[in-house]
Amino acid sequence: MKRIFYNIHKIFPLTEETFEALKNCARILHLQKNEFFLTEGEVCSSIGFIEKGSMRLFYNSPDREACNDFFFENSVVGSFASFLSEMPSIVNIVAIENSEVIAFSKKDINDLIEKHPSLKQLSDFIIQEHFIRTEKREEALLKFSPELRFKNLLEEHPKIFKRIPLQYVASYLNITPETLSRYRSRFLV
Amino acid sequence: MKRIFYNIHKIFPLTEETFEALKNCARILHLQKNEFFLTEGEVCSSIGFIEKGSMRLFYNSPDREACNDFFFENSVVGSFASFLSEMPSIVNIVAIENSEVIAFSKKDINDLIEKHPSLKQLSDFIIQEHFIRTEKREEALLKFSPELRFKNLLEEHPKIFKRIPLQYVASYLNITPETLSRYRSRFLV
DNA sequence: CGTTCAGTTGACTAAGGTCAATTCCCGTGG
DNA sequence: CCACGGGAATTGACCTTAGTCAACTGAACG
Repeated sequence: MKRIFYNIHKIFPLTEETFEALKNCARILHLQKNEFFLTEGEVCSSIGFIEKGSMRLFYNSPDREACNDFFFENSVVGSFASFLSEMPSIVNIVAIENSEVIAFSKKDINDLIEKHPSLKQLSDFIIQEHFIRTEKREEALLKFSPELRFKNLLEEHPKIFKRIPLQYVASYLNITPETLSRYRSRFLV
Repeated sequence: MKRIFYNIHKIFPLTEETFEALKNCARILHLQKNEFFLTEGEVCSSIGFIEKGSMRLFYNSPDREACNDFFFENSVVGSFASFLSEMPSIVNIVAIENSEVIAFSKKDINDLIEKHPSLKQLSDFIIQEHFIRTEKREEALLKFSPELRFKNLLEEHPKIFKRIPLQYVASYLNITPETLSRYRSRFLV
């Protein structure tokens, strides 16, 4: 059984029938490293669950790439703004490692929720988690200095430094790779 | 008729009955300047529509106050993260001017949507707009330099500078009041 | 091997922050 | 009506931090 279904089941026990319906709508994507899940300007037509691998979300900008967020196994990826409004996305989402993503189209999601009301709970939960995530992220960017953001990340998610190319970590912290490198040599002894 | 109901009606025409139900749940708050709508640590129990006045949302921090966002007439205010999850809010929302807010409690909102399915559309719309707003805000903070954020704000919302104390504008731009003052003298001639 | 790209290091620069002094504005009370 | 007080905004001098640019190192991969 796919990890993602297992995890959904753990949080929201579903009937066998609902479960089957969900599985039948799942589209499995294998993304190579650097392959895009969502490109700026295109409408985000589906929401994905990362089964395996990692991805990053970033805003394209003439000078620098602003990497907003990382996603790992069991995360939900997509631009909710674009997905819900059906307007072109202003963000890009791209695989960092070779990844496997289970994707559900908007139409399927709507049909599923209509036919299986228990899934509404799940969808609400996902939206809620997304709000919490963005609020925390915004707080970090507004309240803390670059150096403090680095220290916090090191404290809370040290494995990110092992797994993600440092240029993307720098971009996530909204600093240059050079500055990240200096922090590392300064604080990692 | 209250402005907010008028505006809802313009976007999502509602039956007279739905309309009445909505009105009956509305709680009207008169907030004095500097009075809090939501305080950090408390659960955001209702979502408000600003009928009149202006408010700001900020993250409290030992050193500086990070003012994340402004809200004016016809805006929706509240922390969706806290409202949906029923966890303590990490943000504060406070009136800048004397304001009138039409508030709806979580329980009322849920009941209303259940009894009047046409309101689901409205609630989806509000959530969608919120996602769009936060994505744009994040983009601005990540992609643009302080100076560019200032210029963009001046271009797009010049009246904010008339209406909002500059210290809050500075905080919104994530710069110090001194720096904002220098930009102003530099660019406003 | 040699090419390439990520990461590091160093010298320098510039942007914005800090701190302190001053001015401006506005409400209050004599 | 004017004078005063207090907070907001401005201004100036100085400092700190991260950005820039360029050179170098090192690992990965053909």
